[in-house]
Amino acid sequence: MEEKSLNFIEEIIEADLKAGKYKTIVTRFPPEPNGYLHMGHATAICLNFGLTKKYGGYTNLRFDDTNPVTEETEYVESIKEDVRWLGFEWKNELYASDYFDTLYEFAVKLINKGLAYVDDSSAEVMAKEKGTPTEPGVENKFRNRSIAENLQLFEEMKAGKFLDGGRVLRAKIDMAHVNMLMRDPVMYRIKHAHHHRTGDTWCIYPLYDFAHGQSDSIEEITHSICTLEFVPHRELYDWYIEKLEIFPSKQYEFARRNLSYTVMSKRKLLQLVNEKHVDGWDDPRMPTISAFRRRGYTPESIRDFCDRVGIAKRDNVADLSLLEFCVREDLNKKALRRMVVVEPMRVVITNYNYVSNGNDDNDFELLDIEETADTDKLQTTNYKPQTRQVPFSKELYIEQEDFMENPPKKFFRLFPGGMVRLKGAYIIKCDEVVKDNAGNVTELRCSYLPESHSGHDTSGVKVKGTIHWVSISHAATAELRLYERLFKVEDPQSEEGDFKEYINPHSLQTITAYMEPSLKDAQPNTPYQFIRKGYFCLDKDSTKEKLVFNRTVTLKDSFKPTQPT
RNA sequence: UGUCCCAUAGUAUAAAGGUAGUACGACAGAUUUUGAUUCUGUUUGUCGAGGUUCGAAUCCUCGUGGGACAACCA
Repeated sequence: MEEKSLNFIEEIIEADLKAGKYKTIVTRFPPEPNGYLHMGHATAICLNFGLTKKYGGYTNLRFDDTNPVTEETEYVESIKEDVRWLGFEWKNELYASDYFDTLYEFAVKLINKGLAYVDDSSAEVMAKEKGTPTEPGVENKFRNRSIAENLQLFEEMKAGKFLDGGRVLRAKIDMAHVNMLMRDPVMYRIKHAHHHRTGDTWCIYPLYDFAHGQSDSIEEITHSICTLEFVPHRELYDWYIEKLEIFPSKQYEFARRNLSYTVMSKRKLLQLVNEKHVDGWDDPRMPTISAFRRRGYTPESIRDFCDRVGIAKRDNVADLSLLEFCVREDLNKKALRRMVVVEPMRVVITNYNYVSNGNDDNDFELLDIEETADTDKLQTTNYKPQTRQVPFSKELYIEQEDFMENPPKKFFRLFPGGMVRLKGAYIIKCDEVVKDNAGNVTELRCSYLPESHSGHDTSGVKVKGTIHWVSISHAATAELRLYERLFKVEDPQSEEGDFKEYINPHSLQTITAYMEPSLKDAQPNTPYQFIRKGYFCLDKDSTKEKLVFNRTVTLKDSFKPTQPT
């Protein structure tokens, strides 16, 4: 029995359940449909859905759409797609705007209780009257309007009698409260704007504080989980629920999740898109869920990451390397292995004269090479790894960096007079180095050991290195997009000056690669490992004529060339 | 010069007043037809000062440091 430790929210839930406070728990994921979901949302999604998965009950997807000027249906669709892709299914798809009628009635109820009033002041005046965190605010003359007058004016606000900003409905609490949010917060404002769902039905809209808790309550959310910046709102949240005498949802706050080498605020991400530092919200360098998907990260790896990081209440910047670990761990099990040469070095096998069917034009052989490396499956009996056929011929490309004319001490690859194995094929020996007039190596002339054929090697030769290769005449080409971290520093937002000064200028490198021909049939949403190069996936920009691959993540590389002394 | 939240290895997160643990990272080694994977080992921590207690990461006080709060945004 492994005892998994609980986070503080799980402890609260277990205590509530044990005390019989709730029969079952209900949570919600409440995004505002005004942008794309990012890693921070992924944390919230995994938390909310994970909790009801663990303890029973269910989770609603609720769009917090109380501000018509920023919200669009396009975002609703992308949010739903992202949540589903992450592997979660909501019980009910709901909208704060579904509750506009109820919310209006709630407001009327508070007016009738003498707990809300219509204020004619301008925003500037109200701000001034509100005071500061260290000075109390002051009450104005509108605060003591009669209930009847408030009822009348609020109805006229709803009827569209006033211009935007002309009047607001405020809760009547305490203008001297230490919590600024309790100094008669605005409940409703006038906005003659088209709403993505209710159209032009309304010209008054509730603010977050007069919508969120009430929506939670209507849905009988037991545990309303949000981030720490809402801590001061909790008092107001509870106040509305108490005065309205409705279901007592409870709010709990955890620390926002930050990720190293990126930024997470919607405003900053928007800047990156608008100012073309990236190619869009789903640019694979972005920390958005759609970018992760395009880049080849898997839902499993993101969920695993959220699990491993956990949640708490202190400020944090989670390590990108942990996310990458999770991605590699998942992809290692799933990815099909392929050989791709990125920076080619020509190799001629001088003694290779394979002739199939006696036809001189077919100067190659097809080798069967394993295409998976699933260590779990390899241990089960009866498991025969799938193979694909790879053409081997007299003229090959290997990676430039796999040859060194003057190798350092522990160099396992090719050098003059040295031997390596070509993955899945033969051992070759470098006999001659051909150079151009400038002294650059242009070609390696090698000989192969025919009896060293992969899988039934009788040569008795042991080599330390194995390198990948492609047959030049059979190679397909593709564009490879190699990504690095978007920022040069761990926490761009905490650095001096504009965060954009810290953008990594090398975050995208585009190169042409030579690939084994099976990759011409590469499928989208299929992870590949280009052996020794990293994990890749087909990009949405890819066409039959021009293949485009994204590097999801590199392989871990512990090779360190010994320092030239 | 206010109120609130927070403080555990490099990072993240556990330890319900009783052995400070786990993961990632880093480092070292073994295995390896990917210098990958896998396996083994090493390394580093309770912000500070008092107090309560047989015993404090945990409770209390005072500091220190970080964060939030003065939108008709969410």
